[in-house]
Amino acid sequence: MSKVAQQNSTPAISVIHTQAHASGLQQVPQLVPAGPGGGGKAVPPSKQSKKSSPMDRNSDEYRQRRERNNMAVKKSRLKSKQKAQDTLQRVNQLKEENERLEAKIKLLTKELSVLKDLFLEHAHNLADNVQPGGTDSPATTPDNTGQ
Amino acid sequence: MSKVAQQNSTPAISVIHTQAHASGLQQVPQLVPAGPGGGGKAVPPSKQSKKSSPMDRNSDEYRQRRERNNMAVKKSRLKSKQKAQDTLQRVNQLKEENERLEAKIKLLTKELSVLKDLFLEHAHNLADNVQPGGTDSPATTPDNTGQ
DNA sequence: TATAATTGCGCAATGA
DNA sequence: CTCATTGCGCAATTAT
Repeated sequence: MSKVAQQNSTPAISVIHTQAHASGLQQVPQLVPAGPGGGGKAVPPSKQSKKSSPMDRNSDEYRQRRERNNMAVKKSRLKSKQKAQDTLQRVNQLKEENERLEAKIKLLTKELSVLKDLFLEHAHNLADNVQPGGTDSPATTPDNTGQ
Repeated sequence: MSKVAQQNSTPAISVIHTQAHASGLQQVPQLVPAGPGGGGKAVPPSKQSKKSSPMDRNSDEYRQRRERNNMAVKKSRLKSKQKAQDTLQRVNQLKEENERLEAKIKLLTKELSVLKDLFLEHAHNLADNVQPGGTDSPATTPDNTGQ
């Protein structure tokens, strides 16, 4: 449980990896040695291009992509949490409905029981007052003892 | 899903985050300077104590704590995922049971219906065999045994 | 006080 | 290529 009272890193982000770190350990990855365009030829639709380079962390491109990804991540995680919460809610909903259904079953069962009893009573009355050659079917006792 | 074979973590401390993490850079509130409170005098059990040093990332203590925390984080997340999965499973379970219950209700309802019909039939038979005028229920043959 | 558990966040690899 | 997911580590906070 946590109400979370974080008010720390708000704008910080930008300051974070602006470039070097206080620690001075900002080991900047070696830059691209010869670069792909060594000869000035850009290989348009093929491999062997921007990959294999450490890519400058200072690059504007880089920062931009990072920021975008960060947004995406945030979004995704939010969505994820939402979904989880929904699922949880669904559980409660189902539990409720479950109880409702069970109550209904109980009711129906009782009703059935009553009717059956009435039936039996009637059958007995008939048997007692009516002579053989009766009319209807007295032994219609559909029993249900399943599930 | 990703099988990703990251180069870090698992194996005990490697060359990875010896200092400047090639990857997980993070800002370091490297402040050590002037003590916080202008005075330096404060309540006994209060500020001004530990967090004064940047804490060497090289420190053995540091690395050890990091590793422990990483384990804890991993564990916690695993647990979290497990819980989520369980919840999802629960939903399915509940859904199944719900269907089962609904089926039962349907059955009971039908049974009830049948019994009621039988009752009605019976009532009609009685009505046919008895002189007209005897509507259904309320007609409890008023009569006059007296005269 | 120390330690473990959570949580927000950014990074990078990978999936779509 | 861009966006979405996901595993992972860091650090701050909270719970034990």
